[in-house]
Amino acid sequence: MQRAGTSSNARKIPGAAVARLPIYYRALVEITDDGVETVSSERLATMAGVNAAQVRKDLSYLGSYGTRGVGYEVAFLLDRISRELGLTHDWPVAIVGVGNLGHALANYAGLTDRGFRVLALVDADPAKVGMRVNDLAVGALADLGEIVRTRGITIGIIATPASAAQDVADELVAAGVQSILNFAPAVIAVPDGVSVRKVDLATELQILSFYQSHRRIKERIA
Amino acid sequence: MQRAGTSSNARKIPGAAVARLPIYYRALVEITDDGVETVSSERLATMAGVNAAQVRKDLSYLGSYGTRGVGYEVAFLLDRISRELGLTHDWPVAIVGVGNLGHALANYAGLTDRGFRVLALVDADPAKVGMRVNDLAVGALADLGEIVRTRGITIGIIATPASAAQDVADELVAAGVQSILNFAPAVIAVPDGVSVRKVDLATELQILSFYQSHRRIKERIA
DNA sequence: GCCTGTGAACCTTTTCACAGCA
DNA sequence: TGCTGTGAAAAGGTTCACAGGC
Repeated sequence: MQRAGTSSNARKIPGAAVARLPIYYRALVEITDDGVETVSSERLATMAGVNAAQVRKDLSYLGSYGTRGVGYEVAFLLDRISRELGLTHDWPVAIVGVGNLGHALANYAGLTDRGFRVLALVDADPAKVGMRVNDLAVGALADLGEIVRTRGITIGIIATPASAAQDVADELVAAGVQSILNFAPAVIAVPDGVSVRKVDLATELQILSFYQSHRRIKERIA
Repeated sequence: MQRAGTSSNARKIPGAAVARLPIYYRALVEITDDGVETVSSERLATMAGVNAAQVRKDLSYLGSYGTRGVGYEVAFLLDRISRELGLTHDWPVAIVGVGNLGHALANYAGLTDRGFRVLALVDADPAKVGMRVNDLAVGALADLGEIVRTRGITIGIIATPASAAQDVADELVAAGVQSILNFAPAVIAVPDGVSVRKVDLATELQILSFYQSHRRIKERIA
């Protein structure tokens, strides 16, 4: 799995558990919408596609918020997870690279819905600078540092070609960004204390390709 | 020490190692482009952002292809990994959901470059059916099964809203697709023998948000 | 001397199994 | 009775350290 950063003094939540919290969060939102007030680890597990013991263990890292014989109170648990994930306030996001992907991301509603505010778009191509996308003017790459600082950006999304990824990451870090989501098909190096998550389409397809190729030899699930 | 009593190619490669093969693959392509002929585990490790022992162990699952005191022959290793990943032939891909994201994916060059051929685009919206995207006519969701069968689709990419994801997955599986890449923010259930990889933007951002929230004082040594 | 290949140690994550409590 | 919370066991993954061939 992918390590994504430094954790604090208090309760130490394993990285694998952290990566599942957003899934539980989504399941709980869905349950809330259905008007149900209590949920069992079994139900949550089914919705999240994991084992019930795993759900209980993961949630136990946050505290003992369930009731034996009953389950978890949906609203309360949702609140706990929201706080843990830092979703109680908005995060200003910058997207670097306004090609097909950057464009799609800028318009992605799932972003804004969950408190991630795209406050800056930046591109290296002078032809794109000044262009308006989703009510936001595209800024110049040269101004990235200044834009990050003046708009208080905390999360940088890299949607550039692989060749530009490291430079952009360096600039983001220099400007104080400590959280980076990298869509470029390149490994980027960052100093300690900066979290990077990678999303790589080609890699994912190649992993599928591996299992598809080996399926005749032995059936398996990725 | 695991020795399966079966024939030559029945080596079992751990999932974690499989997930890194595409990274080594990309590094090796880059090295090839530079005209270098031999590479050490150390160099590959740096490029892949992992430990050198990890590289050697991962590669040892494929066989003993290195030379002690020297390193790995780049062209040879690249060929071995390509075969292992099933990249020696093309894979016909269908994209379901031609919204912002589906559109961006259909135009993504990194796909075609690596042998993933987008041979079908499908959408539920009648207004989109018939539309041409990247030289391909958008098909109707109702025809998904037929399209998958007639075009020999082996990989399905789900780029629909969450609410449609499970139904689309069911249809893909019914039509014989065994590899699914899911971009919809939903957990999908599939039968044994079908691989699913998930790419979820909101989840990734929420994980970053967690570490950002739990980070201590924002101080960097420059 | 150099760098691979790999058992063994170590660490993380998952699953089991059951005590504990509403 | 039913379902959580959690030690303990099992499985999986990573790193160490050094033997072994070039």
